[in-house]
Amino acid sequence: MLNERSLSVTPDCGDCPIRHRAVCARCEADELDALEQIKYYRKFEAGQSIIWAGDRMDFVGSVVSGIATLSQAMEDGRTQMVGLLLPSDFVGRPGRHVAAYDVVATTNVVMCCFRRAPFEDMMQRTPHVAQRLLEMTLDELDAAREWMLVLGRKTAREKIASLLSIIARRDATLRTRSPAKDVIVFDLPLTREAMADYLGLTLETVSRQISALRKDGVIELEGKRHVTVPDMARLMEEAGDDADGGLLV
Amino acid sequence: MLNERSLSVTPDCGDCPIRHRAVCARCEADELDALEQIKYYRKFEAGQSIIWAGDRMDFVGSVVSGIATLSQAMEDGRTQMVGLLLPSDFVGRPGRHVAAYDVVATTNVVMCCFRRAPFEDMMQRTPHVAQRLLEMTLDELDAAREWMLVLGRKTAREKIASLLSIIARRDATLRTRSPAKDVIVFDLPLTREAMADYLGLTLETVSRQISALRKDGVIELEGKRHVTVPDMARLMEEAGDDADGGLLV
DNA sequence: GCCGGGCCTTGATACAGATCAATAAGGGGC
DNA sequence: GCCCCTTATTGATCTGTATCAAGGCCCGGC
Repeated sequence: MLNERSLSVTPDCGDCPIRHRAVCARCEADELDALEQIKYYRKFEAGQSIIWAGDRMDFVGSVVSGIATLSQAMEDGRTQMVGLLLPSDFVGRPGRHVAAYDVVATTNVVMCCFRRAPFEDMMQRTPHVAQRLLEMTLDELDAAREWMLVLGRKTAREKIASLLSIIARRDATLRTRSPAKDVIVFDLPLTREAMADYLGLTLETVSRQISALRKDGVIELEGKRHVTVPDMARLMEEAGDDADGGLLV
Repeated sequence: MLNERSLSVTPDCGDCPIRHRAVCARCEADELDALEQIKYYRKFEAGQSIIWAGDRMDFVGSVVSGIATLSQAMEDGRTQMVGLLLPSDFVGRPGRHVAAYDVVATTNVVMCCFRRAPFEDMMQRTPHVAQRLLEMTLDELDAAREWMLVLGRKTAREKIASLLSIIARRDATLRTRSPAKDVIVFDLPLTREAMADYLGLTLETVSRQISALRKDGVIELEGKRHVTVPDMARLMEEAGDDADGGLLV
């Protein structure tokens, strides 16, 4: 397994795919320049660990591309995923120097990193970074709380449907090509085991419930990962959610 | 049931019991003056609903005294508590005008409120408020994620022990009289049903597990609510946590 | 082309916690 | 002081999911 390595090239922030969604989204040109001074890229391969809980954490950063998982483990090995990190999501916490969670690259991942001290300085001086980070953190808190309902009160079938509908919705917003289209197609970015860790289930139960949803026509499967949702409303219903995915903002 | 009502008196911020822990903690004297201009108090009685999910939300605020719960319900009535609001905790989200959760007063509650628009203005102008809110939100996110592990992976017994140890620890920090003392005594601020909603259990299971912990000498009960923990390390062990409550920050 | 190892599926069985039900213990109102 | 209502306890039984176990599929290496 290769180690992570810094990229020699550091693309211009203006061309960055996560420019308007990441922690820098609100920055003016001059602020962006300042960030550009201190940023550096790191690459991680699929399966590689990005951070171990308990490790010294001397950088923060954003996922530029790829998918990573944020999880927490008990001593006996029980594991709970507490977040799914997608492009633009932020890793690390200003003011904290010891990692609280394990971060693992699920696919190949590129991260845009900042050493912690300079970034914290930056936060003091440029309110736009702090503002955006607050907004993102509030969104994550909402997501975590939504997930608490899933973990605490939903059945295995509802859990699977919830996960699928979240992935489907996210995919729909990323590629904005056919937002209102009923038929949604996507690839599962997680193994059955990772899904189990996310949902508080065993991988066997995940497998069974996916099979059951397929048998009932809620989803179609091609191979093990490629999913078609013929009727999104039906899936949401199976998830136990209101058919109109709760418009908050 | 009486309605909530504004207090005629609005105590000075300097005397406020939550002065250095709430959203105003970092404020300078002049910033505090500005907040003082727009604040107002509201009182709620035990059992009263403070906010209904879906309602228009035209204020934000801090709990000054008392305890409230933050919860989410499914259409069929299944309920998951997603947060416990203690003195200094913040309610509402800048930028959001529809409440996402139900907030219910568990005890009598006094809140220090701000109308949303003036507060949002304030946030733009005084970075100290935004900074503190970010810090508090990050803490809440950590708490939510810790709770995801509880909900997703712990047994009923571990869940109860986790809840008890969280309440015990909080109580220990609030009244700083004997922080390192081994024997900890407190009153449960929640009914068995509220505990069940927090833990993703039924109230019967909560009751049984509390009885079991009592029988095993992990806790002592006087009445239904008054708890003595003779050995905190033992309780933490039952909760499945490291004996040294994970020092992050 | 065959082998080996992840990853996934499916079956049989066990068990933790839910559900249904009855009773007890307080506590406030009259 | 008594009654009613909420809160809590405990018992009996049921059930959803975990656990244990046996293959199956697919892909990459040799």
